[in-house]
Amino acid sequence: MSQSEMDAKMRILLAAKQLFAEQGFDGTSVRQICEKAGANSSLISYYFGGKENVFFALLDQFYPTNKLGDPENIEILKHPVEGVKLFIREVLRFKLTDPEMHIMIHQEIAIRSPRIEGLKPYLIPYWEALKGLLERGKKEGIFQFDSMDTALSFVMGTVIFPKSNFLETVYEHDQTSMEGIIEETTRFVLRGLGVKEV
Amino acid sequence: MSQSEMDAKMRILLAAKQLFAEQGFDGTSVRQICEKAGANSSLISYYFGGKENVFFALLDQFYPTNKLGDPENIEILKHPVEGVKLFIREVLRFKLTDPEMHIMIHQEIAIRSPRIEGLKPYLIPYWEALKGLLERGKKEGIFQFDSMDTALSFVMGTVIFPKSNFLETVYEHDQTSMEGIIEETTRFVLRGLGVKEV
DNA sequence: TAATATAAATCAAACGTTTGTTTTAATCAA
DNA sequence: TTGATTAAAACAAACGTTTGATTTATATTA
Repeated sequence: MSQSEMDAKMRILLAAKQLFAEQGFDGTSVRQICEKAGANSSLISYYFGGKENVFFALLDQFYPTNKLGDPENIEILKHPVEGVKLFIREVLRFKLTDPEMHIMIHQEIAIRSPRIEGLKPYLIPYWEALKGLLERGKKEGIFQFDSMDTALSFVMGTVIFPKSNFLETVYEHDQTSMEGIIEETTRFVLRGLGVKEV
Repeated sequence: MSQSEMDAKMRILLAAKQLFAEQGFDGTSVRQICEKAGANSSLISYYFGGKENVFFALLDQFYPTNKLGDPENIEILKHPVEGVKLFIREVLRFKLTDPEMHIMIHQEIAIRSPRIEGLKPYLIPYWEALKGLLERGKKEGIFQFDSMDTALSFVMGTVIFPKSNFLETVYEHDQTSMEGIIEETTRFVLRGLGVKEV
């Protein structure tokens, strides 16, 4: 199914996803989206009820279901090391399989956009899960850190910091497989938290 | 010296810094800036030659001089561990003493703004320095990692990920001193890179 | 099946508002 | 009075959105 065969609604969503990631929400105009989608600019209001709702429609469509909340993972989340491993895997899988969505969300957080309120229900479960794991791990003596604040920032920063185009000036990206990145990042984080023999 | 006594030029700069950090460059209008600065909206063109140049004037005014390039630090940068310590200290000091500037710059990177080109001269020296330190440390067997890509993202993500308002929903920030944050972050990073006895 | 009726999708054009910028007018100190 | 500074008004361009007409697709009826 080529893009021209898709219905306009989906074409708009895909175009918006790409442009939001490339230029930010505020930096992207309705007309730009619709030009790329090959659709009339009125269709954004027609289908979604406005530009802002395109953003939330993207969340609906493309944000992954929170595996960390799955009943089958309840046990894993009781073990700090295994839990953190799962956490990193899930976040990185999302970031690497749909980088546009990840970048778009990262932007919204960065610019402290008014859309963050609508974003919270999607994100907070992950933060809560991570916070719980760090607390437990610290209490059990598995993780070593003083400030929960700094520890959370450490793990989150490591995991969600996106590959920036800006870096291409500094060096060429190497081609590491998804599994490789997940493994190495996990090692960084667990070591950083003071876990030996990682 | 109260804000009303300052000349309009500086009042505009301070207002812009605050608003850019709170709402992003695209999310902030010239009129908003001037209202907060208590100045007429034409002054932005008059003094700076346009909104975009206000951004670069902020860099001129408030971006710290790169201590890593100081002659007195040349020796330190030859020692990976000490170099990384200095790097983290310098970046965190900037982030914690002028969070508005840090957030503003982080935003520009996040939204891949057209202003990044003008930002590069300020940022790339830091990236280059870090990359050099990681390369050296790996070669000397002090740091353990496979992918330079992932390692750079790891350190940068840890260091520049800003305290997000968004987090306040999840937990209360703890009050850690600047020195405490620097120490703990350094420990996270060096451990993560495989340095023992940190 | 063919003609008709209904609904959905798409369109060009225009809406009122806000954007960044420029021009004009007034004010003020020297 | 002169020259610098500030305020006010006006500018074209771009913004997100709405409109009303038209096309396309689906369903209904004869």
